[in-house]
Order: sequence, then structure tokens, then C-alpha cells
Amino acid sequence: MLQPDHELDGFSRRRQIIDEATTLFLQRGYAGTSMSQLAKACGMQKASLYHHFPTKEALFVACATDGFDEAIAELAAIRADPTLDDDERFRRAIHAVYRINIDSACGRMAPLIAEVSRTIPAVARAFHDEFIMHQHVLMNGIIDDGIARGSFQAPERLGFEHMIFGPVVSLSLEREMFTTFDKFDTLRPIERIRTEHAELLLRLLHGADGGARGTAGRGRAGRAR
Amino acid sequence: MLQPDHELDGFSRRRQIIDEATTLFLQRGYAGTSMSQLAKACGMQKASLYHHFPTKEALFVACATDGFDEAIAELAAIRADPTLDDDERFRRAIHAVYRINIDSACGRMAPLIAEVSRTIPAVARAFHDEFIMHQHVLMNGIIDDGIARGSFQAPERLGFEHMIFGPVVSLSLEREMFTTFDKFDTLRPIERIRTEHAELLLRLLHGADGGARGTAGRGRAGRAR
DNA sequence: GGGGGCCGACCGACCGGTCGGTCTCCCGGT
DNA sequence: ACCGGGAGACCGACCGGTCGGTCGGCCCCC
Repeated sequence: MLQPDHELDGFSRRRQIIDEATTLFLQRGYAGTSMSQLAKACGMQKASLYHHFPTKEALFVACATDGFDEAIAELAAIRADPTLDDDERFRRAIHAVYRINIDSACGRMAPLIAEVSRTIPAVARAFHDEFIMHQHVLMNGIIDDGIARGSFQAPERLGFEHMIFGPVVSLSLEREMFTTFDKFDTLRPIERIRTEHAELLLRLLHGADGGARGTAGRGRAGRAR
Repeated sequence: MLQPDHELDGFSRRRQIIDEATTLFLQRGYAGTSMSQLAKACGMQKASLYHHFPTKEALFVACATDGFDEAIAELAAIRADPTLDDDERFRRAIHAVYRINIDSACGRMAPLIAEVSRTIPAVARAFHDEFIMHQHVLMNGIIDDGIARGSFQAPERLGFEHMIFGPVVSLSLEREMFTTFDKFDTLRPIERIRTEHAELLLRLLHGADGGARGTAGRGRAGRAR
């Protein structure tokens, strides 16, 4: 195992390289980022990078799989929080899913992983197993808990999952695609979309066209705002 | 103006180059595709490519903006079809949106455009204005028609739009990311997801938690299957 | 004095793009 | 009927530059 670096004055070179590389990868893509650019951004020589990572691929894998657990931690905490009623827990979970996939570095890696998935299949596998699936499992757990308590009605699970995560992932991709638009934030007002998205999903969970059956323990189930 | 090529025995070199390039770009990404590889795939010399396209960027723009209209034509036809009732029209529109964004070449371009959006902003702009927006407009038109006829209730429009297109776009991205998985089709059974997705959306359009108000002319509004 | 972190110089391969030149076909003049 | 030549499609060779990666050695802290 690698020891955690020399750590002179609280400064880990490996950490710095991963951070700078992540920034560059997100900005220019995998093939569009050269090791020389990265070395310059780190204030060192290219050869020195190869003391910390054997290849560019290995460096990318380190970037892409860095911080899975921290990114998802918030969602896990929300599921475990006993002070929330089911509706509010779901709202906060949606909130967290937006942050995880749109704000966090590893969430924004998705388009990059698509770019390299043919040449580095392992990173796609890890991303799926340790990032996407964990989110799905946590979210399904929150829904199952609500169903068990009678707050929610069971939706068609596959379609519903995709209606939870799909809009978030596509928003993340669109933000990458349209970063050069000066008005992207007004074009896609993320906060408002997120709120409406959560309320629409809740409406489905509350049993849509069959009317309200078994809605005990609904809590303050009305619309926010 | 460029005349439409010499067209000897019904074979357009420009067309061939665009088709081969699109295939390669989708397989290996923009930076990952070299003009030499493309020349070999076309059975010609690299220099000859530059008789048809001035730069690699111009070639990519030609690929990315090729076939917008054909891809969207189906959706436009569905909106204009007078023989459909509103529910069935919506179902077929969702179907078409899946085909447009997942099967057609220009729909699958989205991750690529994200890759090059910084270096070729024009292509992101064109993709947004002439592909994404046209789909949104058509889809909103179908919903508005249904509302005007009393078949649908107006949903929160922004959130609803994202619940229509988000899952499709994310499915397209996931298919790119996980092409190396041998079992992707069972992992994400597209047909079943699409059907459940459409039915859940229809449930929202039929006025979910407020109960059914103003549902005249609903037609056969029940669930398919 | 020994070892890890770092460096300048360098490698072969490949990149996007250009060059001069060849081949073929068409077309107008005679 | 023939010919000259212009134009477009195509090609082999080559350009400067950059890529990912390597090597031998220096420097500094233990």
C-alpha cells in the first residue's frame, strides 16, 4: 500500500495532482488534457507526475473514483435521520441528489466517463457500481420506508427511478454542453426545476390517478410554497 | 456555393465521409478520432479528406448538425396527426422522443458535444437551438393541445419538461458509458422503462393529487396493457 | 550516506494540416 | 474527329508540433 505521502507542511502532492487533474479533465476532457498542461498547473515537471501515478489512465481512475463516499454521505444521512417525516425526507433526498450529481466533482465526471469508457472500461464499472448504484439503493430505501409506513404508494419502480435520476443527470450534462452560453442559469433555473421536480414526484408517490388510498401518516403533504 | 459533388454512380464522397466520421466520433470521441483513422475507414488518403472539409472542426460540425430535421420529423408528424386521441398521441410522442435521442446519430451526439463545447461553442449552440429546442416546442405543443381540449391538466411546466426529456437523455448517456457492460440491456430495459415513463407522465397530466377536474374529452384515458 | 522527491533532456509515435504533382473527365475550338 | 487544357478528385511525402512516457542524475532531509 502507498503510504500517505511525505506530507510536508500539511501539503500532499498526490492530493494536489488529483485536484488539479480533476479540474482540467472537467474543463477539457480526457484526451484534451495533456500531462504537460497538468504539470504546469501543478507547478512541477511532467516527469515528476510519474512518480505519483504510473500512467495517465491510472491518474484518471484516481480522479474519477475519488470522493465517492463523501459525495453520497449526505444522502445516507438523510435516509437515517429520524426527525424527518417521509415527505420532507424525500424532498431533502432529491435536493441531495441534485448536489451530488451537479455540484460534486465526481457527479460531473459522468460525461468524461462516457468519453473514456471504451478505453478504460474499469472506470465505467466502478462509477456504476460504487456511485450510481449506491444512490439508487439509498433512494429506493427511502421510498420503501415511506411505503412501509403508509405514506407512499408503490410506483412502477423502474420508470420512477428514471424519473428521479434522469432529469438530474441530463441537467448535469446540459450544463457541460452549454457552459459557453452566457445565460445558461436563466435558461435552466436549476433551483426552480429541482423544486418542481420534487413536488411532481411526490404527487406520484401519493397515489395519482387511483385517488388517495392508504394515505395514513402523510404528514404535511401539501405543496411547498 | 458547393455543388452537390460529382455523384458518380450515386455515391457521394462527402456523404460517405460524414457517415464514417460520425461512427468513429461516436465510438472514440472527438479527440480520440484521428483524421488518419478516418481516412483509412473511408479507403482514401488523409489529404483527400481536406478536399471535402477544411478542418477537423468543420467536419465535426457537419456530422453533429447532420440530420436534425429528419430526426425530429417523426415527432412533428405525431403532433399533426388528427386521428389520435390525446393520450395516445402523448404516448407515441414519448416513444418518438426515445427514438430521436437514443437511436438516431444526432441524438447520441450529446456527450460528444459536451466534450467539444469549449473548443467549438458553435456546435453546442446549434445543437441547442435546432435540436433540443425544437423537441421542447413540439412536446409543449402536444401538451397545450391536450389542455385546450380538456384532456390534460397543466403541470408545472419547467419541472414537467425535465421529467420528459431528462430520463431519455440520461439513458442515452448511460448507454454510452456502459457499452462495455455485456448486460446493459437487462440492466436498463429501455422498452419497459419507456412504457412506465409514459404512463407515469400521463398520470401527472391527468391531474394527480387534486383529483380529476375538467376531464371532459379524456378519450380512452386508462392505462395501456 | 542513502533514499525519496524532483528535474532537464530526451524518445518514438502520432497529431492536424500542407505541398506539389498525377489522374481522369469534360468541354470548346477547329 | 481530334486535340489542348482547365478543373476537380485524389495521392505520397512531408511539415512543425505535441503526445505519453523514460532516463540518469541532482538535492535535500533523515
